[in-house]
Amino acid sequence: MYHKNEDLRVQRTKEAIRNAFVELIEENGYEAITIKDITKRAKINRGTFYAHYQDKFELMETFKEKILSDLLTMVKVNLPNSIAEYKGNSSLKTPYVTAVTIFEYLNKNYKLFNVILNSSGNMAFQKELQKIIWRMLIENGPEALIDEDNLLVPADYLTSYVASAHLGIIQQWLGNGRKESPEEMAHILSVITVCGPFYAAGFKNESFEGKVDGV
Amino acid sequence: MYHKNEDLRVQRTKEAIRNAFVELIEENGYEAITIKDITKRAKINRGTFYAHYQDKFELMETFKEKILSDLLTMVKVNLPNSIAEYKGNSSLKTPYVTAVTIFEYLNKNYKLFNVILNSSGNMAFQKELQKIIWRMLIENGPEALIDEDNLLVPADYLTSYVASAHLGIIQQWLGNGRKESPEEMAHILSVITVCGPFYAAGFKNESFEGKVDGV
DNA sequence: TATAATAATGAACACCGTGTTGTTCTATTC
DNA sequence: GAATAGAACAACACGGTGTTCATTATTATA
Repeated sequence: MYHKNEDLRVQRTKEAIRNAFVELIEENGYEAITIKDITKRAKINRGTFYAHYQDKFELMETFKEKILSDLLTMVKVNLPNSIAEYKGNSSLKTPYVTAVTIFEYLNKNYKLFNVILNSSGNMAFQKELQKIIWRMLIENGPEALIDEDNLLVPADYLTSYVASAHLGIIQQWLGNGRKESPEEMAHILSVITVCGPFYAAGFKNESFEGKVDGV
Repeated sequence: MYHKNEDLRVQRTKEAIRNAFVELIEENGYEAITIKDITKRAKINRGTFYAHYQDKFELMETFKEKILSDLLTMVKVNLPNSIAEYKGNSSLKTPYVTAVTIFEYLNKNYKLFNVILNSSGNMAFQKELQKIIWRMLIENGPEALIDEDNLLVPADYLTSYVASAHLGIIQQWLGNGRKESPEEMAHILSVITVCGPFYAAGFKNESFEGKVDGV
């Protein structure tokens, strides 16, 4: 979190609130938290909280915004390279590297991320994340990597599929205690997404395109 | 919901509570609801609510359980056929039919399902759903469709990937207003899962297995 | 460093939803 | 038709909320 030219007292107070908030969420979950709890843990007056945030929901939003903007930045930075590279020699190196970077970021901020994914109202957050993940794969104006005319399924469903899948992997990883390295995770993601879940499950899928409906 | 030999008054009261609950969630979301709201809408005394449920969380749980058990039943019924069929002639007809059945079920219960997915604590629900979706694909004792030794990636991550992806598609579908038919949705799901997202996005992916990491 | 500005404190307040209790009324079961 | 059990009603203490106001402490700045 960045302090522009905020009064030192404000910086301290806000930081105390944020820390207390994260601590308490880890202990009892988002739902159970009260403003009273937060201010007690933060050792500030309850009234002071309201000088900075309307309620715990608004407080949570600030965390979400921070995470989303961080992630978006990473994607934006790497996207042009990914496209240039793929169009050049069909290499998927940059997306892979981007994924590694993101997992490293998640590794650092895992507590917060976990909290956000488990909090209520995470649907809105998921939607935002989907946009970012999708942007990682498509959507770059005329230089787009993917041509919508070539899609075998509607774009929005493909988006949802891939974005949710990636998020699911991230959740699993966080839930597992982040045992795998960011590189391993990026590899897993790449294999499943590029080769397909069916293939990753040990099937050969080349022959299936025409018979997925069983007809 | 099934009424065994419950007192008629209990049946009525519970039904009134459930209806009021769903209505209010659709109007204002799960978080905003109070017991007072529910009982007012249900036209029952507030104290009566507590005779049946501890709180709104427990009320929500009953909905989740119902949905999950319905879904599980559908999968269980179709699973043996799916496996026999696939091992026989590599047909994916039964999984496709199962998916259609599930989308039809969701189509009927979309309000409730939407509510559950958007409520807090949906992580636990997602986890349960993941199990079911996974069971749709793997896990049937010695007759299992998938051999874990053949997996290219760890089983739990493949699970999360596929399950989350499917759930994401469902969410997108519900959010879109369920315009596509259950058959269309089952087809979309099958194509992406069997052929892979990359292929579904218009890429040919046979040559990528070795270069997903960009090496 | 003195001063003006601003933030934090502490106490009080009305408000609202919660969960529980005891009594009375009403519908059901058998 | 009598016994049973659920629902209604009113009252209660409790705890969190959001706001206020006067007071104290800290910071910015000139």
